[in-house]
Amino acid sequence: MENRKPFYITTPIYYPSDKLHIGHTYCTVATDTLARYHRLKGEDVMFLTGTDEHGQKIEDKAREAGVTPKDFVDAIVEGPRGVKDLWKLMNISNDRFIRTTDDYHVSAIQKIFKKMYDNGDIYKGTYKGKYCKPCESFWTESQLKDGCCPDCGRPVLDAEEEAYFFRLSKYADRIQHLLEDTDFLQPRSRVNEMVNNFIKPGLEDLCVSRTSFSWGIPVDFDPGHVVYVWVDALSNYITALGYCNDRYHDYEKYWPADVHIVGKEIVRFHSIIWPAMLMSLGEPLPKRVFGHGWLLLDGGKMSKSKGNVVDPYILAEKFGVDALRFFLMRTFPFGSDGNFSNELLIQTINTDLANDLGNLVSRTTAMAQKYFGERLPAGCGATEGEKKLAQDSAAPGTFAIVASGGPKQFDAELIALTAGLRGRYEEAMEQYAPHRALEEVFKVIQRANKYIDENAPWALAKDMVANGPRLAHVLYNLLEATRICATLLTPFIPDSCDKIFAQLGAPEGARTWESAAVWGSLPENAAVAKGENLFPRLDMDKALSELEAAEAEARKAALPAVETEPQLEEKVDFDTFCKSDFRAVKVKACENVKKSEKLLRFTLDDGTGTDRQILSGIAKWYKPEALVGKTLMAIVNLPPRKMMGLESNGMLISAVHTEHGEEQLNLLILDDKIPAGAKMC
RNA sequence: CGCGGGGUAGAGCAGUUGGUAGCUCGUCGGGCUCAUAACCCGGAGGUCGUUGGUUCAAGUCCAGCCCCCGCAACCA
Repeated sequence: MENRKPFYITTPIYYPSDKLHIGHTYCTVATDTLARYHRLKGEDVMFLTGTDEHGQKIEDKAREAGVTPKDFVDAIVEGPRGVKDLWKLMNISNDRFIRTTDDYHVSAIQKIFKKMYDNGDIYKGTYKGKYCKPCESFWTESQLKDGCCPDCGRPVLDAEEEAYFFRLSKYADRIQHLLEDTDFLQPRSRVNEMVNNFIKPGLEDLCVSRTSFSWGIPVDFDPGHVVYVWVDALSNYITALGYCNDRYHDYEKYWPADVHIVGKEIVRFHSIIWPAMLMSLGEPLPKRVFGHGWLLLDGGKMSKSKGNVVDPYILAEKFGVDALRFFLMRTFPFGSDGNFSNELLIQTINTDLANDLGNLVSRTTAMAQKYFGERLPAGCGATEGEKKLAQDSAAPGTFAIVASGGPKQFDAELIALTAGLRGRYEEAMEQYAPHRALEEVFKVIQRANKYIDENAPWALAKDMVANGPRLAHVLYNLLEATRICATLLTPFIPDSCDKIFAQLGAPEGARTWESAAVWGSLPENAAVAKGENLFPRLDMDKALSELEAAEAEARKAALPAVETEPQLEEKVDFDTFCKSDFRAVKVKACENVKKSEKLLRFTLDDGTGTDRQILSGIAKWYKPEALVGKTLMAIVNLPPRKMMGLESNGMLISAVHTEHGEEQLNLLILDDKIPAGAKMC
């Protein structure tokens, strides 16, 4: 192997207790973009993601669903529209996927735990806390609600159980130094929170085993204890490289990780506990932990209980994977929270992708084809002077002197700006500011659109003899600027960039990181081909309402298939029950009640010889003509009641239940051989 | 005085190390017609939450106050 620089990047491993939402997608897309960026630069990238599958919550959820924990997580991870499907859909380029239930990981964790035990950093002690007997749960002081169990509200008892502890306190000083005096944790604003909240009050030893549930990795030398999920989960970053196992053999090559990308809520585990564990194991620390922000909805948190989680599947299928990837990376500053909304998504797609980028590609390739056919004429490419200008402009911090006035100035401005793009882009990407990198790219795209106006190619085309060479050069410059932008957009929207390259006729060599800094890399005889619209413009109102409909549909599908009302606790005595007079009745006539949406008016034969009229609110489910002649069941001794001015004498009996949140009703239709008036008992 | 984040044009947001306040949408006016009714130019609109301080100079640093939002052991 040649010695390319290794680059190891990870996402958190996600907790598959529910389907993943847009927030997980945001994190993974960001990590994927960074991974692709480093690959573009020619580095030897290892990109890891996966799932964290143990713990009480999953055990509980599986029990509720009536399946084993393993079956439960299998369905969410490997099943249709599960975690792996989602990453495939989103075009995630992870090199490896770890599940903490994988055998190699399980045995590696047992070895890691033993190692820390043997070196004295894990010891057996007692866990003191508040215990709620009915819930079988331990709580800390701070978790209690009014001194009682936060789950059931009942009083709690002081209790203790045997447990293993990790000597976190031993590493407090080293970790404080790591956080405060190095750039280990980013963005910097997260450092204060960690130090003030957790280190300054004093780091306590961490309880790293549980006996209250069993869905975890057993402590092999002390059955009954399972390893605390965070010890299990954090170690994934090294077990997936082969640490303490024989499944993989890249630990030497890729560890320490270049960066762990994590959500801000788990920064604590990655910036305190994880370094401490590695110190205990005597292994090098990751170079960096980056805690990104959250996607908020209506200014608040996204959560299952609020019922406002955003489903990435719907968005990707409706607008395209690249559009969604782009939106996530372009709109939100990576380190801080951002407000997600469908309007913003559609607006971003229209403004940046359709109007600016898509339109630039479209108008450029259309003109090239219209005025010159497939290929631009020879001699249209970059001049020596322009190449020199580009080189000068690419050097950071320098400003090339450009000619003033006239076509030469238009060219020079476009070339200078574009040639310096890679440097500005790289600087932003290295600072984990993909949103700023994209901003730079779009400045060039906008400049290119302006360049078209300045040169008015359609005017030049009116006299091809006089202006042909100039026109060709203008179009070449546009193709070249677009090529460089597309190259740098590859990590963000890979599929779309391939399409752009195809339209520009850019060969492999003109799609590389190196070529993005060299003006004139596109061969002047490249085969230009106008293709279909890359990003169709969306009609805001139409797209919004379609999206809302799709989301409503999905919510409905997520509701339980069949629901029935719970049975009544209260008992009815037999005599009271016997007073209800149920009879078989035959429908002689049935019609809609005027001005009523719900009511049907039934004329019934109840066996007495006198017609009985009953009104029933079931028009939503039945057409009146379909019921004539049917034998139904009715209670006939209810007191008469007027509805819409008509008297109803009794009630028809139906079966009701709920399907996908929608009420369903079925009349009890009896065998026609039952005579009218037969008593039900 | 638990911790952290935020308060910047009508709306939504950018603003690295202090040095003429930017972007998208909306709005008003103009240009162009190659292109996805798109593109280009220009205008209006902000005492950058509030008070005080440091400085030649503060949205940017410091202190106090007001309002909003998260977190407080496992939801990116």
